[in-house]
Amino acid sequence: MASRDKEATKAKLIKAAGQVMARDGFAKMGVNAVAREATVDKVLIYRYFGGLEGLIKAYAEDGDFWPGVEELIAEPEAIYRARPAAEQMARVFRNLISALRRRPVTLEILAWEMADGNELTKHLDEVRETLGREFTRRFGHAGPAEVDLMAFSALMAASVNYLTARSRHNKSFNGMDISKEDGWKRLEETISTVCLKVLS
Amino acid sequence: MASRDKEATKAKLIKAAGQVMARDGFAKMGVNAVAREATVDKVLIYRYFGGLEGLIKAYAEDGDFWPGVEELIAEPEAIYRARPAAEQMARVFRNLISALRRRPVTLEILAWEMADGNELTKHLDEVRETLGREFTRRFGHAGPAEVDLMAFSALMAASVNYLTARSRHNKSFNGMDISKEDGWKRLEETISTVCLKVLS
DNA sequence: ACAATCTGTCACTTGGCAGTGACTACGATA
DNA sequence: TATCGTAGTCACTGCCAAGTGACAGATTGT
Repeated sequence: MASRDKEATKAKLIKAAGQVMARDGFAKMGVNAVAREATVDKVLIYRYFGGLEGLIKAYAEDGDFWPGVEELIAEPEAIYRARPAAEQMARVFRNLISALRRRPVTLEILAWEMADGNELTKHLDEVRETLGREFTRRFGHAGPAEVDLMAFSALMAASVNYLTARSRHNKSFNGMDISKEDGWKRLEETISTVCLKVLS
Repeated sequence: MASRDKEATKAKLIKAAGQVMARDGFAKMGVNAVAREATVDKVLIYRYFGGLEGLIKAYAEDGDFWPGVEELIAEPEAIYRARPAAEQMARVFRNLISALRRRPVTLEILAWEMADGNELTKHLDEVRETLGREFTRRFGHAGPAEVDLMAFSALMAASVNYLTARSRHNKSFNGMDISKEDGWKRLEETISTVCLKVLS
């Protein structure tokens, strides 16, 4: 018989959930798979978390899924604030690329919520919305009046989400190689150029 | 007993495949579901197409999944060619939005190939790559030397793919309402602005 | 009319999944 | 040391999917 320690077992299950998600993807996430991974009986998922959904929720609150504001600005706030708007935005999106590429599970979720926005992804999504609001609250960027800032940043963020998530399974997109650093360098530089030209 | 017409049955199956994809999504695509939809026995999928993969391949070659060059330029080629590069590109991406939103199955595939790039989506993907190459071949756009044109158009196309596919299940992204025409208008106008500012 | 062939149907095996009820073994406490 | 609550195990049901082998009804050529 196993270790007989509820909290440790719960932790094992949460960890296993993350491993299954990263290795097999959201599609294969299930009580059987997670329990197998944790070498624990699936009934404990129901007992301790009320089911898979509860486990995912616990996982969502546990882990480091989404980058925080600090990671996105990646420098002391004062320095960041002193930069011109175009540069601020370019930095954020470039840092967002790195932040996402560092988080395979987050990419999995990004992809999955597009394919099948279900209850499970909702918990994970809510955390992100908070980040978005937090960001806007602290840094209401400015730019030329004729630019719809919200639409512009939606376009850029969508781009980054798509390309990072896609890079898990596809080597290229639109002729760009998104499997190697080279391609990402080009994309990052183009983001800078675009921000500069649009927001000046 | 049914109509006893092989070709008609094959057509029924192909059509059913599309219906299942549109209604239930790629996740629920399976021989059982398609056969049920076609009110035909699933064994015929194996006999006529060698399995689900073959059926999907047939479907991919059959339907109007991806817009053609004509749909993307949406005007006589001569007129299109006479426009400045910025305007050409803006038109293509704006038309791409409409073209994709008109094709629920295509959106389903776009989303699905991100979540799980499997054998089934590959066939559908190949057709698209052809379109991309065709487009570049016929319209090698020009712009300022400091702009990486391939990267820029990858960014824009990624954006469009993400937002259109996401709009199936999510009402908003990044504060933008992508469930109503209003939001799309704003995005389209922003695309025009961006192209103009970047490519001049 | 008969045989060969083709289209379509049915029934079955196998296997994975979610969820549940009954059980066992541990160990804290009195 | 006896007992009682809890952590963990096991075995089972019910469901649905993929794939297959055998069969029945229709069609065609001779």
